[in-house]
Amino acid sequence: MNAKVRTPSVTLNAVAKEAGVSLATASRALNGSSRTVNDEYRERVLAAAAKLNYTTNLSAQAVARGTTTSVALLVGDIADPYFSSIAAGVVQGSEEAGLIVTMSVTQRDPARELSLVRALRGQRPRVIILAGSRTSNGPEETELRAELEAFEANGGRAVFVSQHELPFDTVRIDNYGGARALATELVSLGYTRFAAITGDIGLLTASDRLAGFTDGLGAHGITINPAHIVVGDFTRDGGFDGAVQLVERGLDDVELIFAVNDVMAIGAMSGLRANGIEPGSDIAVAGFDDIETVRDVTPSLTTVAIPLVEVGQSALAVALREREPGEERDVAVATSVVLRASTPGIPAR
Amino acid sequence: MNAKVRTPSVTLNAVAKEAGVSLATASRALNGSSRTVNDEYRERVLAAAAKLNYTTNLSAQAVARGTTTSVALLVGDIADPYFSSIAAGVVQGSEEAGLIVTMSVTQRDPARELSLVRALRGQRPRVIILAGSRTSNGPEETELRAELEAFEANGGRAVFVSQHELPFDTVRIDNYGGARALATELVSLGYTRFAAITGDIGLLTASDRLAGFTDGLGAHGITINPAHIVVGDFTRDGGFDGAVQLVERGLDDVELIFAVNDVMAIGAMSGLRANGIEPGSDIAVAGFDDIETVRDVTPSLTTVAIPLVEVGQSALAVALREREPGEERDVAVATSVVLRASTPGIPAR
DNA sequence: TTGAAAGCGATACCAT
DNA sequence: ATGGTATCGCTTTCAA
Repeated sequence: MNAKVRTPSVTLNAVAKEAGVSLATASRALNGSSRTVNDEYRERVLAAAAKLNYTTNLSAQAVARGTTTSVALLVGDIADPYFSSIAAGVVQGSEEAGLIVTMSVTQRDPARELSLVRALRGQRPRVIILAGSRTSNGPEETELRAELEAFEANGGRAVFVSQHELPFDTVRIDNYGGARALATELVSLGYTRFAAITGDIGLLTASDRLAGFTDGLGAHGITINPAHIVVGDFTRDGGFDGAVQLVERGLDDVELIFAVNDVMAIGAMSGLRANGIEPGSDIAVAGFDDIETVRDVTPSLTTVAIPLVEVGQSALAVALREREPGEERDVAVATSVVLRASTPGIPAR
Repeated sequence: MNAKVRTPSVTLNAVAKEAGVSLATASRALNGSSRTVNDEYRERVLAAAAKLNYTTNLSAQAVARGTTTSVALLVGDIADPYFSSIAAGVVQGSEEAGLIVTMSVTQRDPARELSLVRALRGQRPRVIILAGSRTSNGPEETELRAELEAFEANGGRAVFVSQHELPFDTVRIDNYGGARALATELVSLGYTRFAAITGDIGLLTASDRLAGFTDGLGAHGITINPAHIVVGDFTRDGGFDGAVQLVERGLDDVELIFAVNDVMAIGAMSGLRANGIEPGSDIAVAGFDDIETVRDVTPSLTTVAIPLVEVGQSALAVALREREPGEERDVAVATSVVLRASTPGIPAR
């Protein structure tokens, strides 16, 4: 009751004493692997542990064993449904494997990502999963690589989500191919004049998607007027602002706006509405990711679906799987185009 | 390069040796508080640490210091924007305080929550934040309380978000008052006939909100026909199904549907549409939480705003603040009604 | 099988 | 200010 009475935690030693056995036996009964403990003793230990409400000190266990049970996850922004879905997958898989997940937020800043990885190494996690969208060729890239190589040399496992330029395990999301397929589908719906809202082009995710989209159009002889490509934050507001910017520049004869992710696309729809333009009827809109809410906005959003929870699960699974010599350590997750009301199509003339 | 060469991690000992100083000095230079180290030695140690790419083993540090730097966060479902926003606040505050946050998912299951708390105690975190909506009077309640009391007796801090029946620090969200205020506002807009979609009534959050809403109506002499109150999962699909169920039961003269959270309300809007009923014009809809997407659905959703990120920050802040004897350890966060297009109002007759 | 004792990697007290 | 060393809580040889 009195907060000042700070009982020290119950230790294994106390349990052993209570059970009248040695420290070693108590350890074996509680956490040891091989069942080399006499049933009677084992029960006495278990009873003592329960009585004292003992819980193993994981830090001490980690020091003694030389290995932890934690997984470090880095995301760009946990409040973003893209990342939170991936996180859900990682957490789910981890709990099944008896692992604890720690989470950090990079804010999509490569410098921050680097310093987090450095700090995280102190945790000696079994796995570090980097889901924060990374930029390519940043000045931090070399250092990050060195940091992760040191981490792996000490027995850790690093795995990237979506990124594929560094030599580590990766769960590859086919951003390029998905966007390209989307472009193809849209062309077959009759669209010929496009605009795009992209994120910081240093972000691989953004640039890959934009490249896939433009290449897909290019295959049909269609190009996007550079004035119709705007850059914004990788957020809802970035999409909103992007749409406003496009409107200001003049949408002319643009029939469809592609935003490199759903969150931006949804923001863009609101940005259009704010300017008296009705998405779906006045102009079509498409996104990427297939986050849950795209079904519930009006019009429902055409997009490229990524099984995000599965991505998180796969990332963990790859990391936990023994690495066979020469085994392919790239897991590709399939994307698929989902057409919805936001791209009704252009009637054939 | 060869993955089989598993270099053991660099230890403080190695750094001390490299720098030609004692273990103690190296420790003081790297992690000690009082600056009692000669500048020259200090620099030598720092240089050695950098050269060897040393990172403090946090587990070992925790054992030696008898205290960790971690915060354990329990959420109901990380992919739900309500929780992910709170998590964002907790992570942000933690990083500022140099703490690491570990995350677990209760799936809104009290039994799971209890077993997680038990397991989490092994981590010896400084703080356990329970944001997973809890049910009241569950059979696990007593055990949870005992577990948390033991945790606090050992120097830890437990803090609840939203829940207020157990004797621990809490960040209280005024669910009752917010819902009541919403009801009042809606009545003043002219609405008189209501329906509601609620979650499992064992969930305090759901029952408090529903109670506040009905009491708010009651103050104006309005009651909800019990047949117009349906129960569903605390999810988008739960809202969708709830709306469908209401439609099947017959919406009669109902003018407005209140869903106990935004995610459900958004699902409900889609459920109505699926039945040819247009939310906003045919029937009004209101939710609770003010998650980001409610601005972008059509019609934009009337709701009760909760500063979710701030809730997360506050939870951590309360936990970290010294506990004055007799100090009030309840932080209340204000809610506010936000009227939007989904409740256009009933024209006065 | 069981127990004694030597680590694991760091901290902090106690002399010097 | 610096270094030697006991200690933190647990695991794991090594004998018995």
